Amino acid sequence: MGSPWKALSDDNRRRIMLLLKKKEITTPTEIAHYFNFTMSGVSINLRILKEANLITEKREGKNKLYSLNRTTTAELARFFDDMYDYKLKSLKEYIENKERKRK
Amino acid sequence: MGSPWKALSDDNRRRIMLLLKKKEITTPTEIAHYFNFTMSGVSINLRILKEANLITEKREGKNKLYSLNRTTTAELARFFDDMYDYKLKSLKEYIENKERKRK
DNA sequence: TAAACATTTATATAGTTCTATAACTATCAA
DNA sequence: TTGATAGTTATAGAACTATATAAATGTTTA
Repeated sequence: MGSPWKALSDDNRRRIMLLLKKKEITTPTEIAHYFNFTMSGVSINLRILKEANLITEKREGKNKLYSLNRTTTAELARFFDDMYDYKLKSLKEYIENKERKRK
Repeated sequence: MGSPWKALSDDNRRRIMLLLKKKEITTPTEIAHYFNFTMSGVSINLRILKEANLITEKREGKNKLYSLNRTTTAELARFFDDMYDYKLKSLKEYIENKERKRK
């Protein structure tokens, strides 16, 4: 398994991640058009994201369909848990505060 | 400002971050001893973390003191907010669930 | 099976990152 | 101001990353 940190350290791959979140599911061709990337570039970046368990892939006929792996990777989650969420209460408060503002 | 993604994509820098979290505040010498890193290596990595706003630095006599910047960086937080926390309710539930288990 | 389409892999190259060693700078204490 | 201590910067080489072009693979449809 590749490092999710390395995978997310690239701007274009994070943009792909955000697009994937927005579209729920999409193909390499669509991604390439959207960002004006080459097909091979998209393919390589999707492979890196996949190897880091950040996205999942399935084939549907001629196309491949990619979508986010919503479980995140254990490694990534653990670090953030250790670093920032370790004061879970304060994060909870932050969220609640945000929800309050939203209303 | 350097990219916090690039900064955190290195294993040793994440280890330094976790040490900083544990010790609250520490010096380059202490970090170098702890991990058996060279001073120059530590110095460079601290600079990268500092430029990414992940840590803060202050001088105290001969020593420099480093500690975590608890506010995270806007860029990093925004991505996670967009990607994973965008269903804030479910994260809140996750936290609450975790708190419940802890008891 | 051949053509067309969707995607991946191979290769090459430019650029970046990491790390070690050595040289340098800053602060303190005598 | 000199020596000792703490830390940073410079330099260079090896390793890694990103990206483009071209060739190859897998799938469908005629």
